[in-house]
Amino acid sequence: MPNSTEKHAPANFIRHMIDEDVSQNKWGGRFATRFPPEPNGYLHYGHAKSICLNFGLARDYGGQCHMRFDDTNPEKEEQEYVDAILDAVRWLGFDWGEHQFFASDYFDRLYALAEFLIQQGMAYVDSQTAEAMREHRGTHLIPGQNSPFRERSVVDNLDLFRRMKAGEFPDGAHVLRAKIDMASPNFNLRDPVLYRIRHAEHHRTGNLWCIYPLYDYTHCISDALERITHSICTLEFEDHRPLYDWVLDQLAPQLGWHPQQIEFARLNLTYVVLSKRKLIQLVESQAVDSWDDPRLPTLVGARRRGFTAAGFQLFTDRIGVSKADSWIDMSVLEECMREDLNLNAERRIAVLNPIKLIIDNYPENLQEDCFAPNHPLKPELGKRAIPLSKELWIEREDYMETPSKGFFRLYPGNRVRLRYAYVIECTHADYDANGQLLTVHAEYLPDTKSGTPGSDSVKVKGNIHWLPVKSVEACEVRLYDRLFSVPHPGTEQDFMLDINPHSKQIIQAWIEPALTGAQAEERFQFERHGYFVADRVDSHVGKPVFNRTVGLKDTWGKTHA
RNA sequence: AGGGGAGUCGCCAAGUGGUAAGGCAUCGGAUUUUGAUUCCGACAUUCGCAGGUUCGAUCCCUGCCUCCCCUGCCA
Repeated sequence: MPNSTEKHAPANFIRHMIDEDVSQNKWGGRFATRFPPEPNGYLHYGHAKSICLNFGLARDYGGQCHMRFDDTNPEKEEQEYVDAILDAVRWLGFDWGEHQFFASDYFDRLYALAEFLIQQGMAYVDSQTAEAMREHRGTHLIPGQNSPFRERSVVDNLDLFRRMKAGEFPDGAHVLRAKIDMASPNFNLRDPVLYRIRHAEHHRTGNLWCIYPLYDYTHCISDALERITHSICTLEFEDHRPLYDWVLDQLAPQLGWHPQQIEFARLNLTYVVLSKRKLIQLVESQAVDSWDDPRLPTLVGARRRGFTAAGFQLFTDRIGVSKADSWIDMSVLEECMREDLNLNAERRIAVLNPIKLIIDNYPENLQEDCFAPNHPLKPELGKRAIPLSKELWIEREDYMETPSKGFFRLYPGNRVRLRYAYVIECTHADYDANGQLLTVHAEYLPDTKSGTPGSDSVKVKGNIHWLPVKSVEACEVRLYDRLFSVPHPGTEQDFMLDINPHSKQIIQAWIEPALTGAQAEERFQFERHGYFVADRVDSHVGKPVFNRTVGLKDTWGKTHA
């Protein structure tokens, strides 16, 4: 739940419009938005922007955001998607209370209003084929032509429309059209179709209906019925607004409510694709494992990836809302997740690419507890003991036989601190016959144990993590990276060819025992690596599987990769 | 071509007739037992271009350029 310390979202043109409305008491103190997905697919990062916007405004203006499904196309929509969408919105932290609606709940009223339009001479039944309608629609240069059925009598129209509803005609035989202006420069006003015949089973109304209303007719009326004040949608609906207003103007006596449609620029993110068509292609071609693949920019994918609701909220506030087409770099989203995770994820140790380190001057059977804080920013979260002994696992990357310029970790003759333990000095390394690194050797400095007086009398630049060979657990870790290797997939070649071949790497890692009890979806920072989450599908207490959410910022690695 | 939109720092984004907020990124520097975090400092004589109005224009006017959306019985 939001609290007063939360940073208020920055000013934007929508908030200015609302402020103006409020100052003029345009809506009589009411404030209502809605999030209106079609239940025909999974929500993605772009929807998160819309969700945070609509629910965020409702929260800040003391109103309500309705959860509404735009389910007017029976052939594409399924209950499975309804459930997944609800789940995703809830996961993002929003609560719509009792305000859950379906456009299909309004089919009766929509139908009655359509009859009213017919009676007013504002709608007619057209019996042209789809092809004929297309031909008569005209082009940018040529105005459309009236349908030969445009002047049917009200009586005939009503009769036909009722018989359409009664199921007397096959799909496509007739449609109901608004009578507006076939010569309008705005195609949406060239007598748009309001209803079509579809003998298809609807996920909620079953076979009750065989005629279904279209978006332009349904959406504005749904908004009015729910007394929405601000109907916020994306830019491509901007030239639908005259139609939105036309329908509500015709129906003003019946509805008595006319929401304001406001359009904003949809999210464009680098290194991913957000179009439904492309996401489907990625899943169906098995380029990714499933709709909740952590690499996919779906919200279910984000959740498995370990992204957080707070991170999305931060992201939404950070990128703002405007009408300018813009591209947000993926690093902005990643940084928002780091920001949240840095504050909230406990620290643990994992060695992802192990090499053995032997401390030659450390007693064979000695074992000393070293204490690692669970969160450096929150000492109240306590510490845990990690037993130090002679043989340890360290990261392969922390050793270099011949160090490159600036490298200050392990190499013969150099000293580093074993995090939370002693300073050691590297002596040499063993290699096998093929020149493969086998073991790194070092000697420890007995007076330098962390936490003991004078322990930092020996200054070192490097600080590496480690795990005792004697007490580690093996664990599957999935290293996820960006799905595409170029910022704008599909510009140079087919977007499928831009897929990053290294976007998923499965490794066996050593983890500290404290990690084996991780609960599904529990998040940690693996020190010096990044943020990881126990996979909510494959992870089990006692046998966790971790997904890398995002790496730590790495200013050295970035320039020395 | 007709209609609808948009162009302010590398990326977002406020602002508005009175002389360019903020965030992110970047670059310095400090702290640091995560090459992380944190902290401090630097960072648009300029608001797509060209004219005009004005004492004064990113904001008003005119013309131009560039980009996005629109001819589903999808949403």
